[in-house]
Order: sequence, then C-alpha cells, then structure tokens
Amino acid sequence: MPSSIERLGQVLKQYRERLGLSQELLAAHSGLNRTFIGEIERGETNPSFETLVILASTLQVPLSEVISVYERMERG
Amino acid sequence: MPSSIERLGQVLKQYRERLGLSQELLAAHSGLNRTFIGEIERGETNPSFETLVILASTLQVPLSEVISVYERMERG
DNA sequence: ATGTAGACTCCAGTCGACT
DNA sequence: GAGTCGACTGGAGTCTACA
Repeated sequence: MPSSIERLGQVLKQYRERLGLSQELLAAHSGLNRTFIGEIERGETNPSFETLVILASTLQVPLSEVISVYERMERG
Repeated sequence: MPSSIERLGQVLKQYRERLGLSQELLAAHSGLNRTFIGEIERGETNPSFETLVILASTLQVPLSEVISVYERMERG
C-alpha cells in the first residue's frame, strides 16, 4: 500500500505530464529545486503546504482538485 | 492581506470550533503538539502535507474541502 | 531529462514551564 | 483553555556533481 505522500506524488506527476512539462521546466517555472521536485513525485519527501500551493499554481490546477484526486486514489 | 498559511489556519480553526473542540483536545486526538496546533491556526508555521492529512482526518472533514474553503477565502 | 548522493541551512514539530 | 518562550532533533528545501 503506497503511503499518502507517494499517492500525492503520483497525482502531481500526472498533472505535470499532462502539461508536457519536464521536471526541469517545472522547477524553473515554480522556482523550486529540480531534485526536490523529483523527490516529491517519488513520495520520498513530505512537502509543505506552501510548496503545494506553488506547485498547483504552476501546474495551473486548483490545489483542492489535486487533493480531491489524491483522496479518490486513497479509496481505490 | 493575510498570507496563505494565515488563511489556512483560520479555516482549520473554524472546523475545530465547529466541533466544539479545544486546541488541547484536538492535540490529544490527533497526536500532534498543542502549541504546534496553536501556531498553525495563527499562521505562524507552514505545516506539512502529512500534518494536514492528520488534522483534516481528526476534524472529520475531507482535506479537499478544507482547501476549497481556503481557496474561496483567497478570492474574497 | 531523471535519479542519486553529499553537504549545507533553516524551520517543522516536540516538550516543559510559565502566564 | 490559549499564548509564549527556550531548547532541542529531524527533515524540508537548496545546490553541485555525476551516472
């Protein structure tokens, strides 16, 4: 069973790929570190609320929608 | 203009008071520190994703709903 | 274009005590 | 019941470099 941050990372990765963005470009656009974005998508770190706000904004999706998808994955 | 974590703190406080819970009881039920919960509600700290998952769960509300209310406050 | 690793800073998160 | 302060530890987040 994947952990909560692993599921969240998968959702964020889906939104990034939907935009056709590389981790590198997402990092450049968001001002976050590229290696850090990789860690988030692999569920290896537990991002802060402000980091999530920045990422969702850069991915042009409401954070509430990201969390909704995450919650749907949680149940199955 | 309140910061993002200040708005989030206000939303979390509203949900806590709606349940008639004290910060102390919320801390006990969630396993988080009481002083830390106070800091979150006052917007003095930037909580992690996992902390938000725990808080929303303890407050018996989907995290996506908390974030939705936060986003509505953001616009006005 | 991504994963990994090492080294670094600073703050998330805990705890005890006092107001 | 809540705010604050001091002290502490672990990990979020950055940066460089290599595979």
